[in-house]
Amino acid sequence: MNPATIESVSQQAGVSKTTVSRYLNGKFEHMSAKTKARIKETIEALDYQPNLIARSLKLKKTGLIGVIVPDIINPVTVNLVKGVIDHCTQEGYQVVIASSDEQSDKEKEYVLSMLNRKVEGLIVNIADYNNYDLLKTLTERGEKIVLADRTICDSILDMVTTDNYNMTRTVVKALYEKGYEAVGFFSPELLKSNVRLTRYNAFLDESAGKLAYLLHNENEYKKAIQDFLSKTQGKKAAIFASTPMSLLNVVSGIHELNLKTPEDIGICGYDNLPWTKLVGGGISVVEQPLYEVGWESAKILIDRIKNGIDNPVKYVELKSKLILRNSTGDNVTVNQSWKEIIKND
Amino acid sequence: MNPATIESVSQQAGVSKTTVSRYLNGKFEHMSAKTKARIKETIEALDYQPNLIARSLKLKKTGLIGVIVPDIINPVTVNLVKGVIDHCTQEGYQVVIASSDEQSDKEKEYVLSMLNRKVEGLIVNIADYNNYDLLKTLTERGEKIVLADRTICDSILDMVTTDNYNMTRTVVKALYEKGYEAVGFFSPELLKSNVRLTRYNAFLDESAGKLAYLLHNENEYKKAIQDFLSKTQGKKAAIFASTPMSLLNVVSGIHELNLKTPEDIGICGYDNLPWTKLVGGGISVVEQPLYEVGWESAKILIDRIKNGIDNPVKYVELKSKLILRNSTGDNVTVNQSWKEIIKND
DNA sequence: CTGAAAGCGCTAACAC
DNA sequence: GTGTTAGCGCTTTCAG
Repeated sequence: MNPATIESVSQQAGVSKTTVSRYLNGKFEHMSAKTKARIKETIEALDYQPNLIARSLKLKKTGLIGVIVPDIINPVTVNLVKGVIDHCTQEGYQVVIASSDEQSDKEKEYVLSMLNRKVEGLIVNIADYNNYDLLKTLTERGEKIVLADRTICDSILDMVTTDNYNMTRTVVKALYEKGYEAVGFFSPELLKSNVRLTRYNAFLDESAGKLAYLLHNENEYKKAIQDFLSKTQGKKAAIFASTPMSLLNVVSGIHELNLKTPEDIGICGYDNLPWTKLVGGGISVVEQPLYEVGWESAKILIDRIKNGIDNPVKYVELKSKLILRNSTGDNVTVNQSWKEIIKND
Repeated sequence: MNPATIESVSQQAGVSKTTVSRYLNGKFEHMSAKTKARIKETIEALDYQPNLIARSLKLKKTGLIGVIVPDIINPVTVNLVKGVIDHCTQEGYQVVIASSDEQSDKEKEYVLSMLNRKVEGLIVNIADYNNYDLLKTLTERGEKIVLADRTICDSILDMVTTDNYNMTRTVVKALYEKGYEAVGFFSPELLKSNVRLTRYNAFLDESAGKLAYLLHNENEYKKAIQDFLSKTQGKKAAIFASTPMSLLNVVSGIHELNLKTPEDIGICGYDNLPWTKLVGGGISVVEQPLYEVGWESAKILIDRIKNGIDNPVKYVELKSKLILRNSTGDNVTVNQSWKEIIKND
């Protein structure tokens, strides 16, 4: 048996499709109590469920929002996605998701196919800059797009990210103030992302006139650490890892070189992944409010969907937390190694 | 300017909608090269993109698959979701996602609204048993639903999970064989999930006649561990943690009680989260192929969508790996603490 | 080789 | 209060 339609309901109830449609949309103002009751009964009897596709076609509104991220497994990304899903759901939107695997051609494909599917807006954590022109053009054409976390230098697209520049300066400053005489900035390929670049610039600005090194050989992290240590021989040194992967590499490297933290070297980095609390008595980290970035992106997007295109373009930076732990000497005894000092910038 | 439609393309190209539609669907058999070229040009000139909503309405096919999980942040779940997304994308489906937050009323709501949106199938990691009747009824009515990871005793729904029973027996057996004289099974609320129950039954079956305890006070994990140790005084003891949260609690508890592993107590548990490799010289764990569970669920679902409803119901168990590390004494020296022994069951 | 026309299930003027 | 009708953008029979 085919599912009930508004047509079958109207026939069964002995009214017109219009009336049923009015009932469905809660327009009871001019409806007799009797008709209302009849329709209610019939709907229940037939177990009628309105077809949202037909509705979408007519209304030119799908209630769908698209999310595209490079890597949903990434603990950073998944929090962002959760924030998006939660806000969208709360506002009555459903979420279509795709994973670009850091490939901009896939990203492009998904942007386009989601738009064909008539998502009402798009939240994208961009893989790189390759689709900048596309996203810009689409926005100019009236599509609603918000960039979450990873940004582009631009004043056309709405963007939500965190205080990467200020927080990195805060951290680097804190390291020097703690008595570290040399700081190494450990990062993968700087040019691939605005976030990395921003953090690097903050590092440069804050370490001006101090002993500072860029370590960017992500693949040979052990060697990079050794190089850094031989250059800073005798000085108290710390490494700032600009991404979670870098941080993991640094921590692994330290471990494999049989070095101890904070005695032999200080460590701090992005982000506050669960393991950073557990390893080596605790690694000091920056915690980004990624869930909130997702939530806020969705909020801005939905606002734009509802209140149109002419609102000013938004650029939002959410504040991160600096969590100081053992790896920067912020715990005195082993027993306290699970304690942490949280600084809100 | 409104987006181009098949109508505007047909007019501009001087052909009928039918012909354009044929072009779009690759039905070139009886089409003159000239017409084909004209249409191609016009489509490009107008930057025409077919409206998938209209297409879906006509075809009664949306190319959409729904996924509902209790908690997408959970590293276990997110791998499953990624597997689903990857397979669906590969097969040309798009994925709608929702998070039930372990609440069956939300779960029900999303199941229903996704079906109204005409997803062609549903993959659900169920929150609990409350929606069993609903899912069963829907399946009987012809909806395509696959249960991923968490199962229900049933022979109507397709299900994909891992070898929980066999693997738990393997682990418990291994613990006794390693010389542990008492094994504690640490789990949250057993009745909430079939997975937990299955693992518990395996534990009971394997530990028959041995010293075995159930520790289920998840909230007071320190106390639970102390109780266990006082009961097993003098015996070599190990704890098997049946979920990642339990495992974290056990590891935290051990740490807070200033106990050392494997000297004071052995530890093993689900799942292979990144931190288990890093803490305490490595925690022995079971690694479930969750990505593959998601992938396989999607495969079974899409197969059922394409090849109909009459295929036999599938129940698939994928094999887990046992990864032995320091916490069960499987590393001899500190320097090897990053090494691991992998056993495929 | 191509087109006219009907219809997917719904909504919303516009009647009455 | 309620119904008639047109139409959202597409596919597809059937006719030519």
